[in-house]
This record gives sequence, C-alpha cells and structure tokens, in this order.
Amino acid sequence: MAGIEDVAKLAGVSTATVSRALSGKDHVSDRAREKVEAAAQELGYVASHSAYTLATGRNRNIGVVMPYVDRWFFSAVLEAIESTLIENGYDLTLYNLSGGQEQRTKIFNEFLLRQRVDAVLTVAVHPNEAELEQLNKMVKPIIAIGGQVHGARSLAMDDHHAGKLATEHLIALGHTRVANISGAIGSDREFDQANKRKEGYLEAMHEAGLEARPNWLAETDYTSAGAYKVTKQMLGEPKNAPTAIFCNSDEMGFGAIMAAKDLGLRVPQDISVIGIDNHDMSELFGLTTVDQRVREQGAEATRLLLEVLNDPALDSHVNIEEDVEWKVSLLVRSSTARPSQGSR
Amino acid sequence: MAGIEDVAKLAGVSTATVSRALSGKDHVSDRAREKVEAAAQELGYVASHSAYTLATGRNRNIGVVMPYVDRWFFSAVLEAIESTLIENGYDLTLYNLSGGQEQRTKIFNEFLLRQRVDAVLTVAVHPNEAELEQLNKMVKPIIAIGGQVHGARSLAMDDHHAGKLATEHLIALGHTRVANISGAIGSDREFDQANKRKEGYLEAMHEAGLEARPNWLAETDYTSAGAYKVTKQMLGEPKNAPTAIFCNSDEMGFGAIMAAKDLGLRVPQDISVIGIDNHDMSELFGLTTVDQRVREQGAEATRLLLEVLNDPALDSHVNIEEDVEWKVSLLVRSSTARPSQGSR
DNA sequence: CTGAAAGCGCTTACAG
DNA sequence: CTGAAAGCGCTTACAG
Repeated sequence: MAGIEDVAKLAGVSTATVSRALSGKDHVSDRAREKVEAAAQELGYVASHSAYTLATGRNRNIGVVMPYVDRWFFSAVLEAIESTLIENGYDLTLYNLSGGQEQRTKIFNEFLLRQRVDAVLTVAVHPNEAELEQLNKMVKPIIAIGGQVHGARSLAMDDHHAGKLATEHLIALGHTRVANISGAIGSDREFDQANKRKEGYLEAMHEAGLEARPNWLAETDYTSAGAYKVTKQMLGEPKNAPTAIFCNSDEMGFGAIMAAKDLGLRVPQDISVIGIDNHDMSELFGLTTVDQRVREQGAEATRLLLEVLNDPALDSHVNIEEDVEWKVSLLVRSSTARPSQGSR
Repeated sequence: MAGIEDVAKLAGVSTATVSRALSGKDHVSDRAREKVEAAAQELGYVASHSAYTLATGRNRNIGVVMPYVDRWFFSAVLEAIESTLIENGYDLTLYNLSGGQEQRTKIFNEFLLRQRVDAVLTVAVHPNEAELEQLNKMVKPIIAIGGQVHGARSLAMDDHHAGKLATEHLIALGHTRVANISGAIGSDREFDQANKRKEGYLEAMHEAGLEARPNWLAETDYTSAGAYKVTKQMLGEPKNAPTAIFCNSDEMGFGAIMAAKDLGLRVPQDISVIGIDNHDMSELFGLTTVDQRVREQGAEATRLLLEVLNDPALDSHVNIEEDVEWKVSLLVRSSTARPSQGSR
C-alpha cells in the first residue's frame, strides 16, 4: 500500500505538507492541498495507524470491557457504543470477561496496558482494587455503564429505585402477595444490581405494610431458563402462592410467563409479571417492564466519554468520579393487571 | 508508563537484549534474561503496541465485520470469536454495519485500510465487488462465516440442506400442509440464506409430492415480532391453514409459537413448529430446531484464521478460496409431533 | 505557507 | 550471546 512518501513525491511536496493537508489542522495553500488530495486519491492512500499513534500518542480507539457479549443487554449496549464510536471516527476493541479469572487478569494486566486504547468503557463490570490500580496506570479516562466505579465517571440507572417502582406498580394494582425473582448473589459478582433491585422490592413491600414471605423470594441466574424453574416451584406451592412476580430482568420475566402458562395459569388474570429492561422480545410476551432504554444508554455513555477525550483540559479531567443517573420509566403492557376477585 | 529504555537501564543491558529476552525469540543468556525479567516486573513494563506494530508490521489484532451485533446469532458468534482470540493473545476490533450505507463505505474504504488488523473475519456479510477489491488491497487473509465470499476462505452451513432437513422432519411426522416463514428477501441483503433455506423447503415438498401453497409461504424480517404477525395471519385463514411451520430461524419460531398460543392453538397438538439455530431460549420454548452450534462455529472459524496467520508460508496463502462446510443436525424437542387425526 | 529533521518506542539484521 | 544503529511511517516544533 502507498505510504506518505509516495503521495509527497506524486504531489511534488514534502511529507510534512502531505500530513498537514490531509489532517486539515495546519494552514496549507489551496494549490498544495489540491495536489495532495489528488495524489492521495489516486494512490488510495490511507495513513498507517500505528505510525500515527506512535507519533501522536493518540489511538482513536476505545477499549470496551464487558462480562458477556452474548446476553441481550450487553449486545444491545455494545451495538450502540460501536455505532456512536464509528460515527466519530473511533475504533472499538472488545474485551469480554467470560473466559474466567485467568483471562480477566490477562486483560487487565496486559492487554489494556499496551497503550492501544485512548480510554476504557466498562459495562456492568466492577473492577477490584488491583484492577483499578492497573487501569489508573494507563492515565486514561474510564467510564462505567451499569454501575459505579470508584474514582471514575459512570452512567447508571438507580437499581434500587427501579426495583421499587416495579413493585409499587404491582401493589398499586391491588396485589398483596408479590414475589421477587432476583439474580443469584455471587453468580454475577460483577454488579450488585441484584441486591439493589431486591432491596427496592423489600422497601416497597415494607412501606405498603406487606410481608415479603420467604417463599416469595427466589434467586437464580439472569436467564429465562432459571426463572422458569423457580417460578414453577413458587406457583406450585399449595398455599400462599403469589399473585404477582417482579423479575429482576425481562428475560427472567419470559421464563416466569412460560412457567405460568405451562401450569395452566393465565397472565395476567391469574398471575401478573413485571420485568426490568425492555428487551427486544418483551413486546412479544406483552411484558410490563421498567424501560431502561439500553441503546440510548450506551450511546449516551459513549458521547460522554468522547466529550472527555476532546476536552482540551483533558489531563486535569482524568478519572474524576462523577456519577450520572440514568432515568428509567414504567412501561405497562399486558402482563400485569388487578388480581381477580378472591384469586386462588 | 515505563519504556524499554527504562528497563534496559535498570537491567544494565541494551534495549536489544531487553526486546530479545522478553519476546523469547532469540537466544539470551540466562543471567541477562533474569535481570531483564526482574526489571520489567519491577517497572510494570508492557511493550507499546504501536511501536511493536510499526517495527514488525504485525498487529495481533483481527477485524470482525458483522451486520448487527444485537441479534442473538451475531452476539453468540462474537462471544466465541473474542474468547478464542484473547486466548491466543489477539485483540478484536469490531465493525458493525448496522449504521447504513455511508458507515459501511467508511468501514471498507478507511477503517479497514488503516493497517490496523492482521486479518478480517466477516460474519454473514456479503461484500460487493468494490468492497472485495478494497479488502484485497490490504493483502491480508479474510475468512467468512455464514456465507461464501468470492476468493476467500469460508466456514458456513449448507443452508439449502438445513431447510430441507427441517421440512423433511415435518413431512416424516405425517404433515402435508407445511408452511415456511422466510427472511424477507432484500431486507437482509447481506446473506441469501433466506432464499437457500426456502429452496430447501421447496425441494423437500416437491420430492414428497406435496404442494407448497402460496398462502403457506410468508416472508418477514428475522425477528419474533415479524413471525408472530405472519403466523397469526397464516393460521387465521379459514381454509387450508398449515399444520406445521418451518421458520427460517429460532427467533421466528418463538413468534410463531406465541401466535399459535394466542389463537388458542396448542403446540404441537394443533400446530408443529421448527426453527434453525438452537438459540439460547429454544429450550424454554421447547422448540425443535436445526442446531448449528453457533459458538463452536465462531471458535472454529477463528482457529482456522489463526492457523493461516501462523503459517510460515502465509504470503502464498493469502485469499485462497476454500469453502468449508459446517455440519448441522436436527434437535427434536416438544414443538413438533404428528398431526392429530383429521386435524383442523 | 513550507521543508528538513527530530522523534515516537519498538525490532532486527549486522558485526563482533 | 550482545550492542550500536537503522528503520518502521507518521507528526510537529523549529526555521525560514
């Protein structure tokens, strides 16, 4: 492929002029610019990125770290991040933590330190102290989605509030026997959303003077299969089965709905279900949910990051803790309704 | 961050020795190696990637191009690719084509030509002639998943065979009124899987001496919402409603099942449904499918690519067309059964 | 406005 | 086995 030298020769100018003409940063005479542009066009010249990086220290590349990429939430947020970055001329390098501790260590201790990225965007990742220290070695901005990171900027919904909101919706409809299916504490140690959402549920129950019976509290992973299993168990109880279930995620909600149907129960007549997310398939299930506008969230976080990167006063901005709350709202569909008279 | 110079100074050797000791490629005395390793450890030295790339021409980075990242198939394949790459010390740079034609052009004409990747892996992308030419300018290996690319290596299932297999399963169960919900031709112009799967269906019908009535042929996008809609329409027909539906993907299968249930039909007693993929949620729906082991497919393609990259005779290997077929198999669950006697 | 030259931080023939 | 030095392909003060 053609290099800057070739372009300079063809245009009859120095490489410095080529560089200036193409970057558009410095003043170049119109005539020189035209010659350079024509030559570059003719040769199909694209500046080598590593040379650019070595000379400037800029990568035009963002590292994105997430615990999974094959779960809906993560893939949707990734899509939004990628689109926003490309629009702004940035590359995206993906690091996924699903490969276990060894891989995780490698990513934090080696990959991220190769000076290959200008900034790091974490999604629902909770770095430990040592990892945070490694990140800070890079002296580059960090922004976190889906949870706060000590000493870094973050954009996250209020999980406690979301859990409370979902539960209050059910209570307001008249439900008193409300269950919660929470993420298993420990299985996803990245985020402690699970806990916070559950606490929101507990608070709503408490404020309404309702008891949260032990058999209304289930834990499983964030999958529909897991929720299916615990829901069957819960609804199968001969006494005190709940009339409504708040699931920590929409995917869990899907599982709960399927379990109810398979037991011959009707949603929402016999059992109400609400989730959190507004998953692409929630419409299909008619699932009422707390919409967290996942894609907008990813795009917004990326914009925030880009702003920091483009700030001339960047150095002083590196790794300020600044927590931005992401607003969520109730989205009512057909999976929730008043409990039927003397239901079950 | 510490540079190679710092390490050399601390270890009391030249930078050449540091480089050799750390890369492990050239012979270095044990004593020198130990000193270098200790110094590198102490300083937390990680080689700058752009300098490495500029000096060697190697990026240890693969570009992955896909039309979406927020659809299950793509996110699952991406997860597998990423894990395989990280294991082998490679980075992954993601390019997603969902941003429209302008973005697509930018990716092929600029991003990929920056010499930032050692190879390109495309997933269900069908580059046009001009794009292919751009790719070939890079003189770097290309491997395609999910469809063949002219002049490049590929790993893909036989879509025609998959469609036929699914249809034959239904016919073998005794169904004669079998419908197909296909991807809308044109909506996903990347791949022409839609066509091939449909042709497999048509061939199976033909070979069984069955007619494929026009109202049994529907087209929609690859979503469950789209399939829901067309299924309702199809099953609502007063005459000649099908007793079985072959959906081009599992997500479409979910939509078909939901539509049937919402009409009060039982699956599989009143209507059988089969998909293609083996989506993570297929178990939940009890969906019979043609399993294409998505993650294994992504990992295998990545391994193939890495093999090519590590082949010392690489240059001669660049962009040979070599189509590897990926085997698929029928996975029977509870959404398919014999048609009931004189059903509907 | 433009060019010669230094420099970014590595790797790797070339000598020894 | 090891070091001095050239070179990878850009950008950007520094002079003019």
